[in-house]
Amino acid sequence: MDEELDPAVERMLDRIRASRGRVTHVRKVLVQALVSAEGHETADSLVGIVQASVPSANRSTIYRNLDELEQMGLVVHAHLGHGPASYHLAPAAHTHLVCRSCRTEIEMPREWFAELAERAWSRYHFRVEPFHFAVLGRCESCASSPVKSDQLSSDPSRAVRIQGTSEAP
Amino acid sequence: MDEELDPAVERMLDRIRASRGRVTHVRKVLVQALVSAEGHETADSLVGIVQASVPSANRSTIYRNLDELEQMGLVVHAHLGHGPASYHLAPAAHTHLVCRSCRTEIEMPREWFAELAERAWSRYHFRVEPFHFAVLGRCESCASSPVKSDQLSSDPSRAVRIQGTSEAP
DNA sequence: GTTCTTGCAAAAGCTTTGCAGGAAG
DNA sequence: CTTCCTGCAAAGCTTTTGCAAGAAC
Repeated sequence: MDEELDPAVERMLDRIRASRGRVTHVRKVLVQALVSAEGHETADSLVGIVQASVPSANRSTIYRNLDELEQMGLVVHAHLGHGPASYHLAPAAHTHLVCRSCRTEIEMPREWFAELAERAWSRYHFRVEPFHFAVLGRCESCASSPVKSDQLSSDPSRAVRIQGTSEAP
Repeated sequence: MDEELDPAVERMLDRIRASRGRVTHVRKVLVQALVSAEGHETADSLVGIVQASVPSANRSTIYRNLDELEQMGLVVHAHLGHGPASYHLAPAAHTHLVCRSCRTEIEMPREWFAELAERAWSRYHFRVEPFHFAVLGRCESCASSPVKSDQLSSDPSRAVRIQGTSEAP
């Protein structure tokens, strides 16, 4: 995994260079990992992925790089529960509905926040950016069953992901 | 602060007794603290408040009690940023708009979530419970200024609180 | 007396920081 | 050669846990 030349990766590396950042080995692999990540990786899973290519890579380096990528606007992190944060590419930013019991994640169309955002703007001149936190609740199957305690603190890898379709009736 | 007999406190103590819980000294003081809390206390600030009356009270006891009160549905916690969680009485549950730069908190009318909740229900049969996480964004003054890094991880006591009025045009 | 709570101490989980050596440009 | 990045080690902060002594009923 070195000369893959994924165009999305190249674009991000260019943005790094444009910010006077250096294109290091770790950074290349991390960016590649973010680009090819299907879902929402935690810092920890990214450490694992990067270390598969660069065994010496250190957790703190990953955290520092994620911070920088986020400050450059390339990456965004979100809190989907009580556990670690999830990182994904900024262009893929979307809001999540997360079930408090079974931790199913549903990607919600961003338009659904439009009305709320409009009101927040007209009443408070507050610009809503609804990507950082999930919207919690209960999914169909868990809503009917008796209230169990929240599962949000446990292993993120157990989460089920549901892809949201775009707007519809 | 012992025989204040605040009726709201009495009601909560009754609910504790109803759940076969014991009304201990620490619990009484904690419940009183939650009832008379103006804003959104963190576990840490609650420890401080309780220790003012019961100096020997331990952090872990406060955490355990907050957990129990939450499981009984009397208390709710919310994540308003990267720092510690905020606790408040369940009846006062409301959604927060939190500015990413200056951490101003705005209490948002719960009705504003109605449309989104309705859509989540009809599309996914997902029951939205929008109290757990804040809705992030930028307040008027910070929206205009150049993007500074997020302040959400710093001292919660610096937060400014704005009381939301109920629904309006 | 029995069961539930507490204090204490320790640890867990996620993330951040200081520093000196090493790589990128 | 200068500046930025990295690994290492340590600590930070919030929260959780095990256990034996103590309080509530």
